[in-house]
Amino acid sequence: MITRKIAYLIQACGYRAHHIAAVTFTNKAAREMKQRVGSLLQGSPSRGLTVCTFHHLGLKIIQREAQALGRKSGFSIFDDQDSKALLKDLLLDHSDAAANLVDICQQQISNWKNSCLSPAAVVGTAESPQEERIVELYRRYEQALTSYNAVDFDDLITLPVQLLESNEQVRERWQNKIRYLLVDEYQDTNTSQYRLVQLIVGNRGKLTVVGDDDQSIYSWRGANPENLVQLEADFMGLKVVKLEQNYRSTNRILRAANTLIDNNPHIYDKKLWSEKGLGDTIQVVQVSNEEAETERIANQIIEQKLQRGARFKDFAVLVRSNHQSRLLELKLQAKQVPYHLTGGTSFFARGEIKDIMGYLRVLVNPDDDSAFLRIVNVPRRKIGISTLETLGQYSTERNCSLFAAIGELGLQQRMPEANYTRLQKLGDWFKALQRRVDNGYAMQAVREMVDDIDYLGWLHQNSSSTAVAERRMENVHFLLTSVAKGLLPKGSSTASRETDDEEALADRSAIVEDEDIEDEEQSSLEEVIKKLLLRDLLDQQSEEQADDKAQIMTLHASKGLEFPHVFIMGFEEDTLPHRNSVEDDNIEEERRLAYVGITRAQQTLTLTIARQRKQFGEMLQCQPSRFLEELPAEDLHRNGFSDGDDGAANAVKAKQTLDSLKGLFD
DNA sequence: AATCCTGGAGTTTTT
DNA sequence: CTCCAGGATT
Repeated sequence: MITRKIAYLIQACGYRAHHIAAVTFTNKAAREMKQRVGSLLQGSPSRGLTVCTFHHLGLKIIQREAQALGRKSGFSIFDDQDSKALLKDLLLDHSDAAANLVDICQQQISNWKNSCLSPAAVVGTAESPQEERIVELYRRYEQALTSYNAVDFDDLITLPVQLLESNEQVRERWQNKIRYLLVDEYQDTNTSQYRLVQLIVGNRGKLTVVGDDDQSIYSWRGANPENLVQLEADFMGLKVVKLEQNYRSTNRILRAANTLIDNNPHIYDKKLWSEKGLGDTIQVVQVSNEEAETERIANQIIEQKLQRGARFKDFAVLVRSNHQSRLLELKLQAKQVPYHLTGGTSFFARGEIKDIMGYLRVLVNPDDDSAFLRIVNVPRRKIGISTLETLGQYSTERNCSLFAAIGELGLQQRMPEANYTRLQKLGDWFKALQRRVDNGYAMQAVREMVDDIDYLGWLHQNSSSTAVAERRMENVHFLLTSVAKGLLPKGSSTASRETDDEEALADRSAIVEDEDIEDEEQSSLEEVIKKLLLRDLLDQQSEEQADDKAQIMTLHASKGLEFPHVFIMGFEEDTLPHRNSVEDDNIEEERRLAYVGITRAQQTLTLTIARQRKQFGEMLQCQPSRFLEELPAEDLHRNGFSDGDDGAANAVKAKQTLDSLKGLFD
């Protein structure tokens, strides 16, 4: 929808590509859209077209308007873990340690931000001492971020909103730059994102959004599907077009999807249909355990590939949560099925990646205390807690960052000579590297940095085996390659880059007429690190290598994508719907998640269920998902259900047996 | 300051 | 089963 409309705007309405922006929610969806636009627009100029995530658009705005926001350009982006660590620190001062208090606070603060509520705005609203403390924490959290010259993910939306709201000149600049805005998956927008949309569109109404309230799966992130309805009130002359013909799936798959989602309430009613014929029955496979489940999936991929003459990349395995992919990976490796795993925080959660990212962050933003603390004694520099405490006190007094405090004159008197010297050495080393970066030798400086600290040696020292150390170093190299690629002048690596290259050229002329917003992306180290922090660059790189590979991803990550053959793994109670959602009484969103998964399939769909699986090291009995019974029986082919009778009934029986057993012990 | 040990806690989903 | 924080030991 969006890509066709972009083509129409350019080819029929005479819009220049650099006046059009399309935003999505995930990097993957943005890349997919870019690709489709590219092939649709062959011949027409697509240079300067903006297709990116909401967060990336926000980043662009902050980047360009850093001055107006009072930020230095090297600012760091704190990810979830960073901000959690910061909150933990701030809470620790209060010597308060409820187990999940940090999570609660993080959630609350994020909710406030997503609703565009500043600390000042919520200060009077606290209804309990606990809430009051969170408000106070929020204030100090914001303060800390500012002093670290850092922003968190939510800020990438809220800061542009604040700026565009308060600064007319800036607002006009961006309204002039983006003359037509398109938003995909509109049901997933939250309050701050909707505000951003309103501010960019202004009252000209040059806006197209596509949304499906049945695919709203981000409510935990503040998404508000009511925003779809709100549009009718906010934009006069809004035209609503209902799209019910589906061009992707067979009718069996659509029937299953329709029947399932009928169990939910709807904002808009719709019935999907397609001209693709009835299609294959949906396979429901029950096996004894999680091992057999992955075995079955792997075998099916191999078998069907032969039978149907399909490619590996035609197969996708969708999971509810990331950890489910681990076993599957092992099995696919064993069976020599090439696969590609999308997303997951796993890569950035690795210690070695956090270390090197820490170094990179300090390199581009010395004020990033969080990054500094991570790397100051890794590898060991004999800079320990006592030294850091003194440094911390001093930096607080001087109202500067830890790194800046190293260079302050009075520090020497506060600590033993040896400790002071070690700090100086570290500071000087970093400054030298920074100079190399500034002089245009960024990549050399980065490689030198990793060599200087002998990170390989450190890994060998701290890994259980040389094999593990080598694996970790490989990850580091992967990261460094990504940085190198990001730094490369545009146009040299891939086909998709070539368009960027011409884009940049075409834009130079555009800069003049569009005031000073350039679309050309700098390839500075700063820029590259930010892209890394937005999880974009790495995905991009690994996707480039993903030629003919089976795809593994979460249901969330699969939205907006399509595959000829889809497996949904773990179609069980407590997995889908997830146990936490059952507890929170949030079944509807889980149902939508299943709906999203089912509607990814073009030709075949297979649901797998294990009778038992190991969790936390102990065997658990599993029962089929309640959603199974909400699918049309005539479209399902059940496989491996004992005595061919209803698996759900079996599961109920099993549960009853289990309950009665429990009763014996009680 | 670094290393080893123990116990406890934890697995939704993304930028 | 795995990852962590915190404590005790070297």
